[in-house]
Amino acid sequence: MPLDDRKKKILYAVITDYIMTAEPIGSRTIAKKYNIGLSSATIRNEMADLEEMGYLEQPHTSAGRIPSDKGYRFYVDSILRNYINNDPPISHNTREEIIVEFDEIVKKYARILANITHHTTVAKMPKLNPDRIRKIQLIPVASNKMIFLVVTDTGIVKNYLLNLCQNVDRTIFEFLNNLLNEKIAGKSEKDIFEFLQKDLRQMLGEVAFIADELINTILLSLKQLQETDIYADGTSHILDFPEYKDLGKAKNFFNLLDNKPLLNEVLEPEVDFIDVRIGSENKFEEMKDLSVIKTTYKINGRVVGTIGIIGPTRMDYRRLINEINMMTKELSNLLSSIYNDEI
Amino acid sequence: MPLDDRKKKILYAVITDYIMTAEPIGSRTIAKKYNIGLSSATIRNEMADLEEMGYLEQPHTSAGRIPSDKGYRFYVDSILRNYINNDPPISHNTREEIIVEFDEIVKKYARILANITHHTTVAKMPKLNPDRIRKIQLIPVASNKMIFLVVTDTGIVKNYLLNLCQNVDRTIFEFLNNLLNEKIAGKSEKDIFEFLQKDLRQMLGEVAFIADELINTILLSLKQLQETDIYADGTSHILDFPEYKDLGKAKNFFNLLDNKPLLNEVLEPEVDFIDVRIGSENKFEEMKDLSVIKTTYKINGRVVGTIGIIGPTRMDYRRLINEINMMTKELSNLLSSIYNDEI
DNA sequence: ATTAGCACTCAATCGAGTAGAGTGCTAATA
DNA sequence: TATTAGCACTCTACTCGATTGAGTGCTAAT
Repeated sequence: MPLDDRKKKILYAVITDYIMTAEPIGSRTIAKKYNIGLSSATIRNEMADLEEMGYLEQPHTSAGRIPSDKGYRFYVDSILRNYINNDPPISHNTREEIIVEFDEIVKKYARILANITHHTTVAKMPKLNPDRIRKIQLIPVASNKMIFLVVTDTGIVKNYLLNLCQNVDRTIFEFLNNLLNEKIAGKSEKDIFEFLQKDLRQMLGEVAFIADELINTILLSLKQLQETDIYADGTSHILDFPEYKDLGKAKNFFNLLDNKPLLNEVLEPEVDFIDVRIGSENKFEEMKDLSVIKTTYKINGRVVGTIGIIGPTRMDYRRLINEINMMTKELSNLLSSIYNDEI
Repeated sequence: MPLDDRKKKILYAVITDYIMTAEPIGSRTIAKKYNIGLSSATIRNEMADLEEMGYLEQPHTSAGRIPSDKGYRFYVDSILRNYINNDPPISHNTREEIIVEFDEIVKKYARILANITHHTTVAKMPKLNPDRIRKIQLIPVASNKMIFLVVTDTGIVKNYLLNLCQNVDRTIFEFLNNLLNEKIAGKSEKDIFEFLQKDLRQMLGEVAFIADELINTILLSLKQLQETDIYADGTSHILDFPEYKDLGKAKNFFNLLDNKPLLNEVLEPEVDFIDVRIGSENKFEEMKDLSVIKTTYKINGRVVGTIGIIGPTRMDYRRLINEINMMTKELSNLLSSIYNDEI
């Protein structure tokens, strides 16, 4: 059975209505509220077809129909198809303050997005490839303490405090700094590993005693550069949805938000455009009755993180896709203008 | 009317029971479950007295009694009084990994505390006095970019990226580093402000063009060192409490958790011991039916942050006070062992 | 001073009855 | 032949009165 124009129209009407009301929709409602030009009986027949085809579901025999995940998928696809061709122009935001912490900016945007959408938003902070290290600096802070500083090409800085078991002369730092910058900054992960395993110890010469600690720190920093941080905002918005009056569901949702590793997976960027995962399309059992709209934000075209909206499968996809697109464009613009040129 | 021994016993029984069951308690229940050695009628009379005295409340005329905030206060005070005299010894935890990010450690402890208590926990990350700056370092990362690094005496490092409008020669950094360390590191806030306003510009001489940016950055860093970060975990636990089946209440709670500035105020340390705020004892309207148990964690005796447990006024104060005390002691130990000696 | 007993109160629960939205099917209609 | 009107049927949600039961306050007896 083909999904002809009339069926599409009716399906569209059912989904739109359900998104607004959260109530199952009957044929009569459709006939009255949407001028399809058909009687309720005809619509009834079509709805039975749509159910058979898997686009709609019936909570119980004498209830109206609600959209299935497949139904939402149809809806989202048709929105996205429409959308991809007329990218709205965005206001160009120039930086206001020069010095802002990266995380703070992203959090702020996630917060704004939560506020305007009235949904829970999650943001994944920069994931940086370890071959993007631009500079390393060792800074003595005490006779037996130093800070190991890593700067990446997007200006993100990570630092580690090293406790040394032996005092290190100040002049040695110069030597170490040069060595590390030469051998690590800008190098590929493979090269770095090779250097650490083979050459480092010999090259250190008289200061070989800090080799272990140095290697550990460098490995840790490489590992951490690949790690990400998750931030959630507007968490309480989920409770605005009547479907979450069920406390068990609500509890699952909040558990999910506390489960950072899982959120991290969920927000892993997979396509280069707005990515919508509806209900069971999500990889995780925990998310089977939630939808996620996610998209990446960038610095000068390079993906640095993800922002997502999480809500019930009944969500206003049209509006949310629009809003998340606007916000991430803005965010990418702002970040690009701050971390604008090569470091 | 005095709170005699018999009244105390009954009050204690009512509160203990209510903490377990979340149901109003009647006189008969008390008579049966707790061997006070009195009939329900007598207990009934005593309970009427306790209500008159403000320790108990009645949700409606023919219901049992529940503890008022004043009742909980009595309960908590008697626990604390008991507690303050026999501080249990704690296992001494030595550091396992040398390099860990401060925030990660605190978050981990907050998470563990949430898990063992089954309550929502919040942690306030270090608040540092600006007169505690130990070292400042300017690091060139490109001809027109540099990193401004601040190290405090607890080893916390903050960094800021400066975009300069003009290129700066590498030799100048040495000069700036010395100047800033001499004039800012270890100085009081007042001294720093004076230096920034009066002397800095002249001292800069030929590099005066970076004065504005430098001053702004320093001011910002001073401001940020006083700011704090809030982390919440175990948020979904609140839904385990039957009193939070009321969605409005639940929503308020989650709004509260999203409201970082307010949480910040709530976690402001006020006393040097475990601090319990019951219902209306909290400053904020938003928290009038929540209780907070909070206490500080320290590095070598200096307060660096706060951890708190948030839950309904009916909470198991005895157990929670014990557990938060254990955890913060552990945390303080660990932090002190990592950031052990003077930097 | 304590307690037994009793009348009273009130929230919660249960069940029958009803309303109403919606369906599927059949027969009439354009 | 496609559409529609009509009807019997289904099922949930809601209402409403009755009932239950825990709890109280008061009084009189111990």
